[in-house]
Amino acid sequence: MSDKLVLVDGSSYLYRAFHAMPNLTNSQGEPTGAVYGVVNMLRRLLKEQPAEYFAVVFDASGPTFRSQMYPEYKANRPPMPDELRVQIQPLHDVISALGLPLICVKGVEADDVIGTLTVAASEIGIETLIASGDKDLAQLVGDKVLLMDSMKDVTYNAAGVVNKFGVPPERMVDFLTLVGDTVDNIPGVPKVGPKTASKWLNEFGSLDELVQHADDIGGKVGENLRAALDQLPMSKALATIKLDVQLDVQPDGLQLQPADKSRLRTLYAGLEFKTWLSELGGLSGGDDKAKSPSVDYQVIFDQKALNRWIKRLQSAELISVDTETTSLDPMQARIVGLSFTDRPCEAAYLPLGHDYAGAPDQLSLEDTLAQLKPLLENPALPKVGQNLKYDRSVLLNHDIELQGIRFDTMLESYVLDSTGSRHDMDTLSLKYLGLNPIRFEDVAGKGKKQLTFNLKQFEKQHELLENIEMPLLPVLSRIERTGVRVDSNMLARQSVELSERIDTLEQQAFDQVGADFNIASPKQIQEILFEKLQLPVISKTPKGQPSTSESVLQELAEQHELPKLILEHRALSKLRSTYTEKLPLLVNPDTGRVHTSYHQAAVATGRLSSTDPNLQNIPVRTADGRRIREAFVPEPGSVLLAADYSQIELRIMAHLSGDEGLLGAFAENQDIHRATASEVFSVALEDVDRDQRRSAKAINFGLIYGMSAFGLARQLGIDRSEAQSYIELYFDRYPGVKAYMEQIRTQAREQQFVETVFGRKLYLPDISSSNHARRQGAERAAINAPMQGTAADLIKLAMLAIDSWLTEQALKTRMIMQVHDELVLEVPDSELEDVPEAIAELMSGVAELRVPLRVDVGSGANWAEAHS
DNA sequence: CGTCGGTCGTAC
DNA sequence: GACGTACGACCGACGT
Repeated sequence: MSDKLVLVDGSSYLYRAFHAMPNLTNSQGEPTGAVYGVVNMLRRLLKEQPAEYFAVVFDASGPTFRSQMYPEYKANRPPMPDELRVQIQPLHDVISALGLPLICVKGVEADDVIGTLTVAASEIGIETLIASGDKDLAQLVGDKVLLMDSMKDVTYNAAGVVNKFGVPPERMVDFLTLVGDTVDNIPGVPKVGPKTASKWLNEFGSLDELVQHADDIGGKVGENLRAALDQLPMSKALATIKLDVQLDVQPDGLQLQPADKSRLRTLYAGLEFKTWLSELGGLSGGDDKAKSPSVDYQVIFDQKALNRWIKRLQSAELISVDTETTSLDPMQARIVGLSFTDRPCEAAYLPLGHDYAGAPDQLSLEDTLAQLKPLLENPALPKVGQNLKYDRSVLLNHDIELQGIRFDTMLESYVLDSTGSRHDMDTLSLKYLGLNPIRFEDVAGKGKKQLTFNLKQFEKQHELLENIEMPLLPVLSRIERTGVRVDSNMLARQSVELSERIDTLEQQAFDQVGADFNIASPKQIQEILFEKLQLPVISKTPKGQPSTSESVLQELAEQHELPKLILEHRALSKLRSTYTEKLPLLVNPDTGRVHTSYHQAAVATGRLSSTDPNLQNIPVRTADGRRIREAFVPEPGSVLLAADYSQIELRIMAHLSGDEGLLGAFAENQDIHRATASEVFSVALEDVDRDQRRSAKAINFGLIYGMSAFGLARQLGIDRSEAQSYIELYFDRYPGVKAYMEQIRTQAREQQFVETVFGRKLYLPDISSSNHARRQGAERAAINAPMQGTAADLIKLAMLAIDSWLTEQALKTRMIMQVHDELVLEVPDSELEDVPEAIAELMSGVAELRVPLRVDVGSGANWAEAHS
């Protein structure tokens, strides 16, 4: 048997729940929020981490060996609030009634009990999962010990600890000793934080070695270290978790007991936890469909059970898949468990964090995954899941390519209503099933039917899901996993150069002011510019403060040297902090490339978004900024190819409005801003001057964004009446556009939503708000969304077409980035003859609108070159 | 010492 | 207040 022990740091969770939860009380006015929070977490833990053995550990009241050793220990802590104190007993009662072993030992802390049990468990081959929000417990992590912060939903193994703290678990005590703990009043070395502590420990290997070499450390911190030498042993003793507490129970005595339902009922009734109370009723009653369906959750520990499930899944019509992993980074995550089902009320969890090499009838990760591989890779066996792009990537880390991806509940939710801020599991189950946070199977089985049923009433969304979003999922996954090569050395050189320029600018600014200040602080800048120097306030922030934004500084630069310096400083700091310094940190050590995450359900209009890193806001406007793009490079023997839709949103505006003038301009492939200028200012095309074209460009962008005369005036630095006359002139010349704008506003008001050419809906509840600003905001969104959203639909179609074509042609060319209207590909030299033209054709040909879709293609030795 | 709102700036 | 959609860095206030 591969056994597992879950140890919950009850005190840590009680404290955190107390602060995290709203101040719930029952009708007697007794506080209940902390109890609710902890019980909720325990229920989730029981579902997500099924285990043989389980215990909730609390600090006991009274002195501990630490406070005896060091009277100031935790002396800083304020006394426990009464509202929290009175919740301890009820919480203990509920935990007991749930059948969970509860441990509380006088003279030591919960950490020490957890440490002792963890060691004892490891000795008899039991793996331990510690659930706590306290970082001190990281010292216990090891081969058979994981630490989980279930509120933040992260789990640390040894590598995770290194990642988080910069030192391995066995160095955590040293780490904590150096850093100290102000909350517990453990003195560390002054001015030594996590960074310095991990640096030293990695340099010297351990605290002992560091102490030996204390004299070699220079500077103020070195002095601080030497001054602290005497008290370090004490701090270390305080930070060290005891592993030999006398306990009258052993890990294998911590079996889960059956819940005492009648006692629970009484307790829940008193606390007024109605949902859980009715759930208890439902178990004995029967016909209680609105409540959480009871699911038979089987944990697969042996080959026999695995065989049974494999056989069953092989002949299933649809199976749900979910992976439990070691990391949120899909490129790094390793599987520690899988859950699946083929029906609503039965499910399996397959723990695979266990790896007993050589043991007979044990399920090893590798072996088990090898058995599941044919099933997961069978395209004829449909799969459902939540955010399967993540699971697909995680499985690929184990050399399994998930196929037959049929439904993704996150994407279903997104096409049904993209405005929902979250499409995560808990939100979905509550919204569609009326259930509080539940396990995945409920949605995978019962919920899925409900969602697909709903879809029948929304034929367009159904098509969108089937024809665009679902097929796009593996395409995005491929792009993410391919990644982009980034030249870290080049960025490092740019950082150095930027730093020099930044330092110079900073000094010049200090000289101007006659004092040092923080140029990065808008607050300090504001004081200097508007109070000290008495420069005029140009505009205010939403909170009423004088703004120091770029446009303001731009204007002030005409009367003073300082704003100019700040502007340039800001520009360069931005480049350094956001790009040249951050991108190298995200280069994957295995691939040498950056692997962004594209979020398919993040943007209300249908666009993708990109994080870690965000590849959709890499600078291009200024020369300094563009150099960042020179660090985006292909493999040797390949080039980067950039293909972007020309004026895609204005073309869509022409299509949607049917305005003849606009359609004509695009049909003739005119420079659209020039054409607009020619119309608005009544001059011949060839007589349009720079300024006129610039104004026309601002008008065109303004139209896409639903801009007002005020906005245009501000943008162009002209007065409002003049801007108004531009807009009127525009609408005179392009009456179709005017009519469209009015029509879309009306439509939004009547239907409460707008849609793209492909039927993607954007709900606009604010369109009937009584609040002026909100309503106007919704009107602007109503104008923008069909254009932005249709553009998003088109490029998604292009990505599908290109991905299919590359596969069919068995080419080595890879798509590597999407930037809203642009696709970037990495093309081997050998494929350069045909690929560029084919890409342009594929992109232009995704749809027949009333205007041609023009695509500009370029290629080069880096992204900057490709973009020309 | 973390979290979070505010402000700013980058892209399309 | 006043131009749509994002992500993210930094500051500084706030509470632990």
